Amino acid sequence: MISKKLAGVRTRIAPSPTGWLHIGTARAALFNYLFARRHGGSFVVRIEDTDLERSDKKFEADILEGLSWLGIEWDEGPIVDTRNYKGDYGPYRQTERLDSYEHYLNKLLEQGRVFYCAHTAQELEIEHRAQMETKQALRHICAHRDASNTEGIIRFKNTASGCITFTDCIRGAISFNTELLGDFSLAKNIRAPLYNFAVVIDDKEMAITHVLRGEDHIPNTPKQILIQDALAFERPLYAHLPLILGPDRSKLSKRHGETSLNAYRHEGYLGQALVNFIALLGWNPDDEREIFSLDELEKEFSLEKVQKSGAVFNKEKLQWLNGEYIRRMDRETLAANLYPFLQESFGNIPQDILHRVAKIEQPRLKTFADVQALPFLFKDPSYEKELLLWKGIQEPVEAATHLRAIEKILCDIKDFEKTLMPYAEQHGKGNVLWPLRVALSGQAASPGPFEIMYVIGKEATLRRVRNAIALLK
RNA sequence: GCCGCUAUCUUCUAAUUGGUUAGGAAACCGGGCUUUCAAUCCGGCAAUACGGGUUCGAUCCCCGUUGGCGGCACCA
Repeated sequence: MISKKLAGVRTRIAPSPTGWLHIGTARAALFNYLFARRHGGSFVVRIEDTDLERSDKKFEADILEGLSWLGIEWDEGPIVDTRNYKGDYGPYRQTERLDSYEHYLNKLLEQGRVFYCAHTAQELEIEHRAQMETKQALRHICAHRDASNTEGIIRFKNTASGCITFTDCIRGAISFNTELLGDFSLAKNIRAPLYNFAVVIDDKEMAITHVLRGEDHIPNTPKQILIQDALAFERPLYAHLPLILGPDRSKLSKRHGETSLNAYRHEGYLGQALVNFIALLGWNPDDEREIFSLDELEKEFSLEKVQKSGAVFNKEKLQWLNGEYIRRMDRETLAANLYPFLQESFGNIPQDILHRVAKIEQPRLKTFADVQALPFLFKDPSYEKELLLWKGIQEPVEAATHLRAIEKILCDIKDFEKTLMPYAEQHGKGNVLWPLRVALSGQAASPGPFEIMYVIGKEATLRRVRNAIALLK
């Protein structure tokens, strides 16, 4: 089942398929992947689908596709026949590992380290409220911990006292008073593990050496350590990553807008640009470079340069970065990426037109979807007559005169700029070129007239110029 | 409420083991180039949360305060 074994570092990403791949999960995956690669180790994906109610295969597919799109590949897992993601392996799934959890749960039961708690939700609620009122830590120290119930949920018999300290690779020593944890839950039943328990078993059996995860997991760590100690498991190294925040500095969530990674793909962002951007959210190189390929990141990533505090997701900077990537693309690739967006808005377009659009728009685009805002490249525009007048104060007669001159001298597109410019310089470039550009685009801001003509051709140009002349009458 | 993490421009961040005019990037503003919008080039704005220490000297080390965030499920 495990097909490739590499020595040394082993990391993992453990998403639960209860929602679309979140930006934060993607970044945690990236950091785990980079760390493993940097040290010649392995990176695995484990789908934490123990919550049967909320888990959904469509979310699992979205997560795997999203990781592949970013170029993040995992090094091992079950071999699969059909798959909708790159790579040779499927992910591990917790629902396929229930025997393991049962095994260790039984072991703990025999040792008397865990017990069945028969308290009802209502009883727990009352206890909770009483603790609130008396300003106590919220925890459940179960009266059933020494009873021999065989019903109810399985809890850890937390008899530890004093502090547990672990060394976080990013933050240093972190201590917790174990008594404040209470008898925390491990499983709904012998074959239905809960998060904290399943994680410990899986990380052990998958031989995970470094757990890099969001800092929202810091409070889970002492519980997991307690379980590890009870089972005599070796403790992995922990590194808690800073959270990605929304503009209000709270954990990035739906109410801040789009948090799903694949939404960015559909908005016309490049996987490489996203990787570059999220890598820089909480990590930085030694120097002032901003542009990094995945390969470069693999060589340079280090936990020492990871930030301690959260980072606001800054969409403007992502757009800038995406624009930089677009500017560096070869024309062929850009055209291929543009096509689906153009097709969606304007239907099928010929290859030569596609390439011309790519050529003129390359310096301007921030995302591929930006081409959808250029309808005049595909159909004659309509606009207010006044827009044709240079600076709004040009006489309609003058604009019309220049457009008629243009109509007369209009020739092959490739010679047209050379032919027209002497005339434009003679009469004032704005006086001539502004009405022309508006006649072609119908917009106050657009690519230049020669660029538009390069795409729409001589015939459409002539037609639009004549339309403008008619409008000015 | 309890526990924990955290603190440099609006945002992402840099500043060898304490000595810098506190640097870069995005955004924003101004200018060059330009028919417009971009792209590009040049310039500008803008920060060490507060209070104590330690020190000849603290962004940096220590303590406290305040703020921000996270966790406290039969979710993960």
